[in-house]
Amino acid sequence: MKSMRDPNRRPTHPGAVLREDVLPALAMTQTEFALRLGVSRLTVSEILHEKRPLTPEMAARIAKLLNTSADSWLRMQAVLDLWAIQQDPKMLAGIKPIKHVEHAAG
Amino acid sequence: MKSMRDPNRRPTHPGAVLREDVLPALAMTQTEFALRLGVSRLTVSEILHEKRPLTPEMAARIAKLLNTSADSWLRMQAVLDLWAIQQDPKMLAGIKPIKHVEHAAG
DNA sequence: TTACAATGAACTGCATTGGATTACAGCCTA
DNA sequence: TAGGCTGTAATCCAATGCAGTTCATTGTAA
Repeated sequence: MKSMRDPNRRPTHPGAVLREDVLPALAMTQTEFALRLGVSRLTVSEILHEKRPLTPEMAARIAKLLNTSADSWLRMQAVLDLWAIQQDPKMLAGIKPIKHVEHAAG
Repeated sequence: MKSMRDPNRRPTHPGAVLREDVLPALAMTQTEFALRLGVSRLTVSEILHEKRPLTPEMAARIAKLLNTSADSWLRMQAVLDLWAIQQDPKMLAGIKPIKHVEHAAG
């Protein structure tokens, strides 16, 4: 069956896509990638190693450089952010869902 | 025709939805909303007044309280973030798009 | 082998930011 | 009038995203 990934697995970090797919396909070094993006080499390196989130600004930079949708990059990060929050049981404990919400976005 | 909004218009802040739709529908005060979310009254107030972004954590809190999708709240904020970046012409200037990118997450 | 480019890692410094507290003033409404 | 709700401002704090630098390692080409 399709899409049978472990539902509790850590979602893919956008940096992984850059590291494994994009940069190899471009045959471009991290250093040059950083130069073209107008950010420091450190910034690129840490994103590729998934030590930093991909911020909206970085998503916009990457999108412009690669002619891709900033939204698709940002969405990957958002999924990861939400996953991270769900991993902390204490975080949302103490919030009791309200019964029957009339409509309300979602 | 449908969907003819000004394409350059500032996207809706998620706080606006809370302010105009959700809280009125719940007939709930900001103070009580803050209490139920486990955050300070100031945090709620500033989000409602669109002075703060709706963070992933807040999206998760709201989603749990209201039985809605955290993703839908977060997406509103993401759209706004990207729009804000596009408003600054200096930001992405200096990034020259690369020709013909083979595939690469678009 | 040597020389150099690319990389990973650590440290520093800095500006921003999300949030909590506290305080105060202006409303409404019971 | 008193009390609850709200807007706003002032601090304070911890976290964070990024730049700059340095150093050790690795890979590769001369």
